[in-house]
Amino acid sequence: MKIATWNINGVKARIDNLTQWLKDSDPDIACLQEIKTIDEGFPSLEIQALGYHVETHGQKGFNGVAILSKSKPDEVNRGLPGDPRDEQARFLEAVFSLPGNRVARVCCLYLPNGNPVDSEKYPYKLAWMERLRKFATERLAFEEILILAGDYNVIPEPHDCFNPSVWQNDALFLPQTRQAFRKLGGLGLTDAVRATTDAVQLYSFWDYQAAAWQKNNGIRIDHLMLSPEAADRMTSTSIDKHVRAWEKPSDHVPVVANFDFSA
DNA sequence: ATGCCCCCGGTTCGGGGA
Repeated sequence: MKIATWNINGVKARIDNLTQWLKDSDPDIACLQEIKTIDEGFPSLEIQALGYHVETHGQKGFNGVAILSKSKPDEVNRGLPGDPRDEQARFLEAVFSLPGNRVARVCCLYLPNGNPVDSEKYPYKLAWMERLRKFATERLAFEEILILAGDYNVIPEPHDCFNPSVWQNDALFLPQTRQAFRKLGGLGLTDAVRATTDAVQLYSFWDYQAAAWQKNNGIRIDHLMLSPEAADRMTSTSIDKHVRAWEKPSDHVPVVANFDFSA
């Protein structure tokens, strides 16, 4: 089973790229972030025509997440628990049946950017990460196949960016940000890509500005975090870097993990 | 030190992104 995460940066502007990638890459489950539309505006027909079920948690203009899947989930939950006043659409959970009375629980998340650091946005990011830690703790207790996939807006380590010095005071790389990410690892979650390769200059985002793509000035901020039950069955990962060179690309590319969930 | 570039809503600019 192939599970991917991709910050699409506007699904309506990116529908041709998305359908082409779905045809090429053929994921079983795709977690999308920054769909930037209300649920009613999501181009579901084009996606359903390719054989995918569509679940969305959108809002007007920005944020918004979606899960595309070849099988219909048994259960879907919208929003990250822990703050009823939080109206930003950044989290979607779907539970899929597997043979042998087992499930795969997949969460699609768009973690807040947090810049500028001296604004209310950084405390919101850290509070969101703490809510995610609590959520993960509760879900890990189920001892299920659990995959937390999305745009984490976290550069975990210096080698996850082209030039660490420029990120030193950025919300994506501050010590507190990285510490909060490490806490997820401490719970027993595995970073799928980093568990399968030591490669350097492995990125999932290149800024549109200053010819970042051409210079390979990227960062690795899109992650699939796996419970032990999922990590034990992971067979490989890949990053679909080539889509960044397509016309009208997202600034992020799909990050993919493959699993053998046979009994 | 700042902007580079892109999407959205809805109009020719501001909010937001990273």
